[in-house]
Amino acid sequence: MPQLNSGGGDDLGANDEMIAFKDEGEQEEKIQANVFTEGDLADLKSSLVNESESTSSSNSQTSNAAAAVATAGAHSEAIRRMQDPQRVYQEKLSDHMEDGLKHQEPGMYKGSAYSGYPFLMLPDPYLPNGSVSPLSNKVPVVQPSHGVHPLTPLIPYSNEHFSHGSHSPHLPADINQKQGVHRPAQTSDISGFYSLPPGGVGQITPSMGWQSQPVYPLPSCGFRQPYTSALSAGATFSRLTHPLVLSPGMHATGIPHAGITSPSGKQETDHYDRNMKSQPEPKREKEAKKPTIKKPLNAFMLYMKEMRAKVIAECTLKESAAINQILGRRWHALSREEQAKYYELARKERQLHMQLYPGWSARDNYGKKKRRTREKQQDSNSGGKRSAFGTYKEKDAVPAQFLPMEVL
DNA sequence: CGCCCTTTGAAGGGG
DNA sequence: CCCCTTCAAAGGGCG
Repeated sequence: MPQLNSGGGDDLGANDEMIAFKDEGEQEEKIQANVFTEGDLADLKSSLVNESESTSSSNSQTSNAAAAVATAGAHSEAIRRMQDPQRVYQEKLSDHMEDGLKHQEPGMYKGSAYSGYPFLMLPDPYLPNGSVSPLSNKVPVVQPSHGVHPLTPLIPYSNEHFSHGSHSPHLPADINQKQGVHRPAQTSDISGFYSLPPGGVGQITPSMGWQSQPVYPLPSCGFRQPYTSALSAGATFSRLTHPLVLSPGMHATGIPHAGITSPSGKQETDHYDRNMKSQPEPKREKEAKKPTIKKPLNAFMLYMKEMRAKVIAECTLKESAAINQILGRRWHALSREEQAKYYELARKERQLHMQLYPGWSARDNYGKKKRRTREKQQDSNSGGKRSAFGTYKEKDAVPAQFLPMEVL
């Protein structure tokens, strides 16, 4: 914790947050965390097994299973989490969070893999032309509509904003000022983030691409093999954690999503992207379309994005619903530190989002999604809020196939 | 073709 | 202030 408040030392350091989380159940939790992070495939698997074990006993007990897991030692924590996470994090982790990221201790990110992503991915893979620099592309290199794995996106909500500052009320500079009100250093951070200086990125061996990349294509994605992927990923981490990657300038946040979507449907942004490049004046479409600004991703969503591929690789599952359940459980199994990272990222993302789209309100997107009958949600009502243990559907949420072979 | 499912978190609105 | 609702991602499933 060399420099928690490196910035201005103005607010309570990131320490607080940690402290806040520090509690009884920590140890057990850590163990679990280790299970995931330490990278032992076997362990990882076992963790999965545990999860599924309870689940398998009777699918309708998923919730119980989760509860069981929680009781195992995380229960207290889980409970606490229900209360703290948001408040504690958001309020305590206010801006200095960044510092927190920067000073991440080795142990912290080793498991999460999140640390390095952004930078690594940005480089060539998705940005043809290496149009990473804000200047070069007016195109929101946003989310790959598909195929690309979750981790990719790192590009800011839309470089667009940066590039055509004319449109956005707040130029990067402004942003900096705003954000860096009490912490100048931050300015560079953010801008750096989003602008993603090609050079800097380049240093990070794009070739490395992203560990998950390998995971993705994994032919054996199906069975047991997955571990390899997991391992490799873990191995990569160590490399990623290289100082360079984590250097102060880098924000773990890559702000994975580009909050802009074409109204018509899924993220067409990337199409849009192409158009932009190939056609000099797609602006017409652009304006006409008036992309939908999506909500910033919350911590869990960020986590999902990051881990989905991994889970898919590990399990043979493909269904998002099932995967999400798994992710939900894993999320709870994460150590506070690890979760904290995502909360931070989410917080930053929100911040950035606010700056990019000052007048935007989540309400703006209401009705665009078409909500299903809310019977389901009533469920949550009656059963109480979606607890930390999740409102796991009593259904056969997680298909048996997903369960580790051992269990089966 | 397009919504459902599933997860957690954030945010807005109503009581 | 608390509770409820909606949306965020994602992709197979299903009508």
